[in-house]
Amino acid sequence: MDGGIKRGAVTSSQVAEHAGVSQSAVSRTFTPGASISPKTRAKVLAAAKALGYRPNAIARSLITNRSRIIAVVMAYLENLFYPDVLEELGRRLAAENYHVLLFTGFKDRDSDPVFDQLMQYRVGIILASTSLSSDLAEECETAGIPVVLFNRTTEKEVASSVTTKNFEGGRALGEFLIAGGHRSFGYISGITSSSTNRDRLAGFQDALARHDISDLEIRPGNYHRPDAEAAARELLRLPKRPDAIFVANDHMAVAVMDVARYEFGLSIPEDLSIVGYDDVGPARWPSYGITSVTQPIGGMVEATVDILMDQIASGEIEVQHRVIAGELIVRSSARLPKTGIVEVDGQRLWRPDGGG
Amino acid sequence: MDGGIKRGAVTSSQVAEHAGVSQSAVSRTFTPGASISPKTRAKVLAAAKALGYRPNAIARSLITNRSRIIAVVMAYLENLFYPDVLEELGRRLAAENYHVLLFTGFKDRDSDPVFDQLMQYRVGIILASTSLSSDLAEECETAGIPVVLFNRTTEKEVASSVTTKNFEGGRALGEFLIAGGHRSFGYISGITSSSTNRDRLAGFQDALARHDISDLEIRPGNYHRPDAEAAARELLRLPKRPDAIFVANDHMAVAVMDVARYEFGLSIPEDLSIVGYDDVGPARWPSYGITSVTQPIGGMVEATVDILMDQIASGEIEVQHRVIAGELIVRSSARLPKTGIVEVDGQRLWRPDGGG
DNA sequence: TACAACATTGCATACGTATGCAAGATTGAC
DNA sequence: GTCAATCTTGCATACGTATGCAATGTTGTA
Repeated sequence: MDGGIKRGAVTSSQVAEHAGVSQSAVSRTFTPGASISPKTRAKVLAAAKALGYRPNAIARSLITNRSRIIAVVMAYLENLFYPDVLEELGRRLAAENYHVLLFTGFKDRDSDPVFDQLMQYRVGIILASTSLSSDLAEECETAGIPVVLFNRTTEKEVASSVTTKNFEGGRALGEFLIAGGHRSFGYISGITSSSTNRDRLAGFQDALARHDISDLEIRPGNYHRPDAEAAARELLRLPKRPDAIFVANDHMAVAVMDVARYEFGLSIPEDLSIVGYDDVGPARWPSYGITSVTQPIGGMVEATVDILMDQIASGEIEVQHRVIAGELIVRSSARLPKTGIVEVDGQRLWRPDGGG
Repeated sequence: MDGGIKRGAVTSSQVAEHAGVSQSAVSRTFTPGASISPKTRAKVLAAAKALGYRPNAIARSLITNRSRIIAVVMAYLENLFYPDVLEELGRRLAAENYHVLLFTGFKDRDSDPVFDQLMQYRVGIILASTSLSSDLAEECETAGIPVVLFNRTTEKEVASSVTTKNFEGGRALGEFLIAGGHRSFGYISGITSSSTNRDRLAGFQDALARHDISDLEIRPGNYHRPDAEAAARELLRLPKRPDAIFVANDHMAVAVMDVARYEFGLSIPEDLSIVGYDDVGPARWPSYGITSVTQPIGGMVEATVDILMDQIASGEIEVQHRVIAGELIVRSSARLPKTGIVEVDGQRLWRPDGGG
């Protein structure tokens, strides 16, 4: 009825029978480096093809105790930075023969409920834009599950992390705006408890402090477009409106520019300078052209996968914190300083140390 | 040394021993609906908590022959439509206790190489923005693996699909532009072999034909921003420049607007009308305000999950094609017709049949 | 109290693969 | 041709869970 092909999964035993060899031979045929003669191998491959056999990844995972799956918890997918990260992660992990099990929709902090699900797969975990309660981290450690925080970090030596130099980035943006002649500032924050937000703001404030500037109005944007719009309205309605705003990421900066232009009729950068963070797609579109600090996705993802593969290979979980350097990319959303701008590979960068 | 907790996975047998019951009892404790007394259940739960036990999803999959994993193959993640889809898919599948194994980076047609990997997981498959060669489809069928094409379809009755009324949408956009007084048109295509592109264009051409208009210049955009920019330049450089352009999706339409404004100094919609498709995030931003036909993500994802759950539950693979209706949302990127625009829930829609 | 009906439990086995071990086959050197 | 060294192969077992079956324990009824 089925042409001899059984409905459902074809097993290695069926292939073995069809090829006249043992199940072991089939297994070895599909295990790189295993001891198998070319002749047997050919017979097995022929039978496998005839029956439409593919090794069952689930069964293999059970016996090898390696699922070749990495769980990725990721929020803020509406921020193009993260889809980009996801694509790069997929590519890099695929190269190592790993695959991505995606958990999404859990913003900073809320990720605990997925954890039960996660842990059931006995896999490496990447947490992007999400933090980790310390008891969960501890549980991962005792279970021997590698965890990497992506674009977040923790003070406690509880999980590895990959971030960029957010403090330095925030400070550079501060120096850039000050060099551009600005003296009154606004900051639209991300989720205030996130390490990236804290560090960017701290760096920014450090720059202001170095120049004895205290004029900084802070409003919450929560990495959320509507919140950022509301924050922008508040700032722009102030009697003493700031003339430069640092928005904690480009995703929100785009919204802030729209509010400034279309609700307040402001020209950018003539009436108002805006700088962001991430150097994400829309920041590069001519409608926005946001001056922004890059978070190099390639390098960040490479470091992340590095750490995971390390820990999986060694079986030891050694906490690492990798910090990647970014660049301040100069575009048209903020007034230009007179010095310090250099052109590299067709991009304008702010390198004040090189220029005075 | 480890406080009695063995490094690595805690198994149900260990919990059983610790609780003084059989391994079966542990299994039943974690199997909803299984026969287990409250007393035993409590003992097991206590032991499980003490040891940090979680059922091993891999082993469970092996025995139940249900991995509770759905493979999602998705390309074009830089087009915000797809991250939105992904998030909704994650949510809806999580509600059914399924999880997403993501394969990305394989554009239309190129998905074949991942297929070997896919099939090893014995799972349901969702192919978004990707087609399926018919021999692969056949293989899925004999293996009893449900497949749903998302936002693509095939003529052959080879796999289920979920799409929107692309033909009608394309026609509506044509009628809209014609009603707005336009007579010469450009079309910037997606991947020309994709069913969505074909249907949208066919609908658009149908509208033009009904009004005896043949003035249509077509250029390839391939759902790719740089290609769309190049296509826009070609169209706008034509001696007889079209005064309305239908771009096959919003992701490209944004790029086309940028080219028109910033490279050609055109005002939109005064000098040029642009319409798109998908009603994706940036289309709603004030900088763009693209008149566009919606692809309702909620409904599309619901239908997709529906089909999958159906096929998984019944064990029978019955090919279904679900087609969801969209709306033409009127914004500011194209000249307005005198009639046919209605306001519903604060959105302006084009409903010509209701208005004349 | 006695017995039927039912709920709970443990035993044993199965899922599909990988792998240590020993036996058999092959190769190479002399 | 002989023997040692190496390569192949099959057998048996293990991975961690779910579940049919039979054997208990429990409850309710007369």
